[in-house]
Amino acid sequence: MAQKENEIRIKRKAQIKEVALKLFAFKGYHSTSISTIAREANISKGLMYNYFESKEDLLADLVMGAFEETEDMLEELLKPQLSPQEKIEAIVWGFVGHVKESFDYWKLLMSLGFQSGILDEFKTEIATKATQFFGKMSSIFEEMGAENPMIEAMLFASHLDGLFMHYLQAGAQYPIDEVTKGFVKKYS
Amino acid sequence: MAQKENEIRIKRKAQIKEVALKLFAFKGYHSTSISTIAREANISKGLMYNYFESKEDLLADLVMGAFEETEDMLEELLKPQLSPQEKIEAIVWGFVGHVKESFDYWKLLMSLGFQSGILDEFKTEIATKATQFFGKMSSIFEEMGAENPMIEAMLFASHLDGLFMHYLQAGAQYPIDEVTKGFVKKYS
DNA sequence: GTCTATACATTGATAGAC
DNA sequence: GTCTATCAATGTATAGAC
Repeated sequence: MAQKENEIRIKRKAQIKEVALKLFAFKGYHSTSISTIAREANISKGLMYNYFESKEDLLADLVMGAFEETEDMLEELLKPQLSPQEKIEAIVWGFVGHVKESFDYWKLLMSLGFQSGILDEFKTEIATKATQFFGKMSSIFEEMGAENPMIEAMLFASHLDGLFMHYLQAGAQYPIDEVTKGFVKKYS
Repeated sequence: MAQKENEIRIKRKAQIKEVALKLFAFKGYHSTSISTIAREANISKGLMYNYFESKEDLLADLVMGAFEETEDMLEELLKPQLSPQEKIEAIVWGFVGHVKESFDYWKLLMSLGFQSGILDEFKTEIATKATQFFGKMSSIFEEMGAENPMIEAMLFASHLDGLFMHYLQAGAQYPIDEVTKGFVKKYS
């Protein structure tokens, strides 16, 4: 593992991953066969296995990529010294921007959340991240003088996730910017 | 179709459906095989096909049941003459109660929302229902004097769905009643 | 009505030639 | 690195005996 990756290897992997991401996100993991991925990526089925050990390995690769991206964004987002209200505003717009930009990644991640038995190791990791996020949000609401910061944080998180769910299912026709504006107004 | 259904037929179908619902909801439709359903229901695989034409037919049967239940609840809910605030409160608690009671049904429905290519006829039906619901909610927010009732309705709907999503994924450990209380307070 | 045995298709994965 | 051919397993669905 972690063998040296030359240029062509990297390029081919990216080519496969691009196709697989789209298919997994929009058709679902189980409804997407290796044959289909290979065909759409214009390579043979056998070659797939030169680059990824298995179908699940390919999925794991995608999910890890999505993870790192999100990690970086969150890090950046919680850094600055701002008032609680400004922090919330930054978090919301930061998240929404990220989901808009990495639409397919998020669609994939959300759909996986409803499938047990697959990539379960990641689920616990996600749960940990979510708990940390709850903590951060809770302390922000505490700063704002909320009666019950934890409940407030849960309401906030579920609202944000619900917004994403609707956006990810409706796609481009969803007026995400206007709704986000209303969202921000509600919480600051 | 719609052939006469005697007692044993009805009972067997219910027995199969009960098992299938649990498995589809918690393991996912594609990850659940007919063999598994038959085994858990203590019948042979072959007998399954005496009662349901196919795996998808079984799923459709389940989904239709969930539909009718929800339909009835919504009908009941929007009937009474109440103030806008009271209406919202009734809708929220009505929905939450229904999701608590029909936990598995809702888990199944939500997970299907992320799988295209399967039961697509129902999806358009759901979309229609959702649009009608938006309309109703929008007029309620209009009564309350909201600046932008449509956006307000979308925010409300996404929040409620987000709440359900978190609840359905976390299960019994989720403090659904307390969060719902906070939810209601926010919107009335 | 119920079961066992089996047919048929698909899929994930491998082997080996080029 | 890449492809074709093939394997082995699984899953849906059917046939036929009881």
